[in-house]
Amino acid sequence: MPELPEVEMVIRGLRDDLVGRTINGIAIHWPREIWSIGTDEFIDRLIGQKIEGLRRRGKYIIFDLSYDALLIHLKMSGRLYVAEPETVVSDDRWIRVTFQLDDGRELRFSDARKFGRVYLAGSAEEIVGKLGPEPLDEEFTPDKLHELLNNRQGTLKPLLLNQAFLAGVGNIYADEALWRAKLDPRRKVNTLNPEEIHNLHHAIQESLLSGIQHEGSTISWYRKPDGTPGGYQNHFNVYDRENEPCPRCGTPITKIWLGQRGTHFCSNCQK
DNA sequence: CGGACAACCTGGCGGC
DNA sequence: TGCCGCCAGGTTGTCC
Repeated sequence: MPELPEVEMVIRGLRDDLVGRTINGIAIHWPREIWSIGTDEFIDRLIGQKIEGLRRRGKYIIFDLSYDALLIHLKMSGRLYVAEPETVVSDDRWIRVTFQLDDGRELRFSDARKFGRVYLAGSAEEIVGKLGPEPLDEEFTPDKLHELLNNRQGTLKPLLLNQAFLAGVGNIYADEALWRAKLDPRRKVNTLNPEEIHNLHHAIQESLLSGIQHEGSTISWYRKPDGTPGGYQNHFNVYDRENEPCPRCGTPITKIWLGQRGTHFCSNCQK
C-alpha cells in the first residue's frame, strides 16, 4: 500500500499529535510485528521516552526518541492513528500494537495483513542505513541518477523498486514515473541515453510530488491518520488502468508481469 | 550481480 | 448465497 507519498502523508498527519509526547505504556497484540529486539526489551526501553521528532526515510516512519529511534514500516496494510482510549473505529479490528501517550490518548498501529514491522534501535541508521537516496532531496540530481545507473545492469522497473537503489518508489509510482518518462518498463538500464535519464529523473520527482499533492493513493488499505482516503488514485495515468485509454495517445493500457509485479504501461508511447 | 520464487498474511472481489 | 481462486501500494531469504 504505502509508498513515499502515502508515508509522507502519514507523518504529516501525526506530527502535531505526537511530537513532544512521552510514551507511557505499550500493548503488543501481535508480537511478530516487533523486529530488531525482543518484546520485553522493546517495552522496557520504550516506556518513558519522549518523541522528539517524526520523520520519513524511504517508506519508513522514524520516531526520534529521547535515547533511541522507533521505526515503523507499514508494508501493505498498515495504518497509524491517534485516538482517545474509549473511542472505537473500524480499523481497530486489526490493531497489532498500541502506544499509550502522556496526554491520555493512544497511537494505534493497525495492520490487517500482519506484514508491518516495528523496530527499536539506538540509531535509525541501523535500520535504514542501506537505503538508496531520497528521490525528493536536493542531492538527488539528474547527474546523481546517471551516476547510480552507470554501475548497473538489469531491467529498469525492477531497479526502481529496489530500495537500496532509490528509496520510496513502489509499484504505483514506478509505473506512473515510467509513463511520464515515456520509457518501457522492460528496458535494460544500460541502454538509457542521457536525455532519457534526465526525463526519468524529472518523471520520478513529478510522480511523487503529484502523489503528495493529492494526498496519496487509496486503492484499498491506505488512509490518512484522520481516516480519510487520499485522492491520487483518481489521477493515475496507467496504474490499475488495464485496457483503458492512455491519456497521451489513446492506446489501451497494457498489463504485464515484470519481476513478479503487475506492470502497467502504454505500448505505443513508452519506448 | 541478477532473476525466479517462496514466504510472510488477510481481505475483497469476480466468477461460477 | 456460497465457495474458490486470484489479486493486492512490500520486503527478505534462498537457490541457480
